[in-house]
Amino acid sequence: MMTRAHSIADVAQAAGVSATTVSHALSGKRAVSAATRQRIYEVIDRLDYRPNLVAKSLRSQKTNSVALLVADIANPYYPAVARAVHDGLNSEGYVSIIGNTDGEAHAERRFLQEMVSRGVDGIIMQPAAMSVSEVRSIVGRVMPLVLIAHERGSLLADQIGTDDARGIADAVRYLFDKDLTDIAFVSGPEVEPLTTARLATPGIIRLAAVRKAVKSCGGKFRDNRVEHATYTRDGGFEAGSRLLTAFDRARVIMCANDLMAFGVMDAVRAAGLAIPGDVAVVGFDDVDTANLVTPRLTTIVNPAAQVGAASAATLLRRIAAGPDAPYERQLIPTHLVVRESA
Amino acid sequence: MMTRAHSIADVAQAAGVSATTVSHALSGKRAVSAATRQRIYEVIDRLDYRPNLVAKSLRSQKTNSVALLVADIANPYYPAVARAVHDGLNSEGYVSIIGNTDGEAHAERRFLQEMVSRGVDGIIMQPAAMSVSEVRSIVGRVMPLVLIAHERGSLLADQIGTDDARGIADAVRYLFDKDLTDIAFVSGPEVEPLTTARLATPGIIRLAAVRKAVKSCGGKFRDNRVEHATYTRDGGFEAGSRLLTAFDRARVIMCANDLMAFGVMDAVRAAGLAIPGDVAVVGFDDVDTANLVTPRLTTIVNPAAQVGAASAATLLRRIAAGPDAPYERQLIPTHLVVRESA
DNA sequence: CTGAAAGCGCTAACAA
DNA sequence: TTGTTAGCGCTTTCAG
Repeated sequence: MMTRAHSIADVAQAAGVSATTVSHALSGKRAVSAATRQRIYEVIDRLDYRPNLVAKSLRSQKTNSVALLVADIANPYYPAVARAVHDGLNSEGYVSIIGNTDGEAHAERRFLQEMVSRGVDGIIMQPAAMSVSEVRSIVGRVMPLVLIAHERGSLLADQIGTDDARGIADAVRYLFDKDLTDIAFVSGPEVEPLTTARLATPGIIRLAAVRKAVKSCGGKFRDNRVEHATYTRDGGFEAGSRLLTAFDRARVIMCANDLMAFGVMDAVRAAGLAIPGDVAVVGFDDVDTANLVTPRLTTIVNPAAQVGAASAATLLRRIAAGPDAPYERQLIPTHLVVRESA
Repeated sequence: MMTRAHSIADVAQAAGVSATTVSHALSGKRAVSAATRQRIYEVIDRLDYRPNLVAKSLRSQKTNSVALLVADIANPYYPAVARAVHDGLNSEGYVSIIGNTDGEAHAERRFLQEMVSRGVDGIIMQPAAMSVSEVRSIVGRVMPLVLIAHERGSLLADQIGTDDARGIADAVRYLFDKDLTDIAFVSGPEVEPLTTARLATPGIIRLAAVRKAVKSCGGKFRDNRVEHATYTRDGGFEAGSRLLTAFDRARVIMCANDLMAFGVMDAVRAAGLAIPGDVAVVGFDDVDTANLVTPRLTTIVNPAAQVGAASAATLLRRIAAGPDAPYERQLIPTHLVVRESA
């Protein structure tokens, strides 16, 4: 009963030709007489033949698949990236295999290993816990690899990053214009100094950008105005609460992402204070929700779809160009969008 | 130069054994002497050998991969489903290949074809434009297939659905208790009557549930209180605006999803009316944002993570049980969460 | 215009 | 405990 799926040999036999000819009729890589082709197509239809892509991949050493490794697809920022990556690759015949790493080094390593073994044609990754060189040591020098990261220093892979500093400079200048100069910042979780080899986290990068922007506006950034928290609404709430103690209360709080900004807004409200009257709040990312909360969040636009599209395009270019072409580094600009919270 | 990756034969040769023995040392399916195993492991380490999973798949007729087909991963509801699916499958050694169909039949068909050709071990799909029988006709009778849908009638696949009617009944009762009995409903886009073979859309299912609930509360549902719109904030805004004309203005609006409810809230505000004082609004899904908007949205919890987890678990069970085990149909309950908008 | 044969890298009989 | 052989389904020389 359980008859297995038809193979190219079945088609060949039923059409009275060789498998070679069927293959060529399908691929068009060699002339096949109209009559033969016709016959082959009919048989394919009748048998409902579907080429086995696994066999094709083994033979051609190409799987037409790409791995997308992110921290957590359920987080509001990544789906937009994933969607753009998917679209960019799909139109060229690639499927996307998705991996959630939760930002943990062992999960990142495991996935990378697995994807290499699966013979993906390329990898797009947002490294959270691994250094570029460690990533390279796992995937090998020739694997097309696009890092969604903004890493300075020598390049070991193509990189798509966002110019966070630019939007942040805009925001700081905007705040200074309103005389909000004593800026507090809610950054990501504190990372152990030992792991400096790894890529800088968004929290660290954005904190540094704020520091620099404040300085270049002629202001003075106070280190006790920095709070570390997880990149969540709850994390923002706790960090925000700490910044709102009666003594030396923050009047303006910037956050490493929008989720944290929402939590800070919760904290401000919980303290019976008004936004932006008593405390101004600025986020980062501009997730859909930012325009939905009350007051609407003033934030910095982190163009996820652009990042995804650029990553896909760069990967395709790398696949076409081979491993020896010079690495690309692309910086997608960010910008401030002023709404109501600051 | 460009030396290709090492194969099991390279390892075998370097270790002075046969490929078979290497294979068994790796799989543990046959006893291998400690000394030999030791030697093999050393060589594997030294050569940095990684098994080629494509070859393994061709041989074993199993790819350890699963396709997840949704309308749009960037939409707020799906990422939570995708994440849960990913986690459920990943722990069993499966990777997820994701496909965005945009709810279009031709994209759905194309993906299904492709996934069958790729030899995925199973498919989890939220059908939007195809009937179950058409899906089956493409993937074949034996392909493990879990539909995220709530379809009555004869089963051609395992189904995970949400009991939308239950949460809606709660909501309607709650509204009736507040004397809000003239309920308006914003449903999804109108579908052509020709395509009745396809699965019912969420908009249709939820509209029917509202109708029934109103009736069973002793009320009367008025058909001119139904508006059709796309499942977006903009769609909700337009539908909401139509329901807020001065003559016979709606006092309570339920929506087929939260996004639309946000749009309705926009419309209410744009009309200079208060929520819930002038117009009460109820959503569906309980996306993260629902608890973030002002006023916080009263809505019906559609447990995406549970749906994803159940889909993954069911698929794994199906893969283990084979095609002849009776199909499962699971209904995840939904429930009302009362916040501020109604 | 068409076919025969080899081989991608792996595993499972079968044989020792 | 180990090796030899065949074959998963496809494409691509090479040969006609």
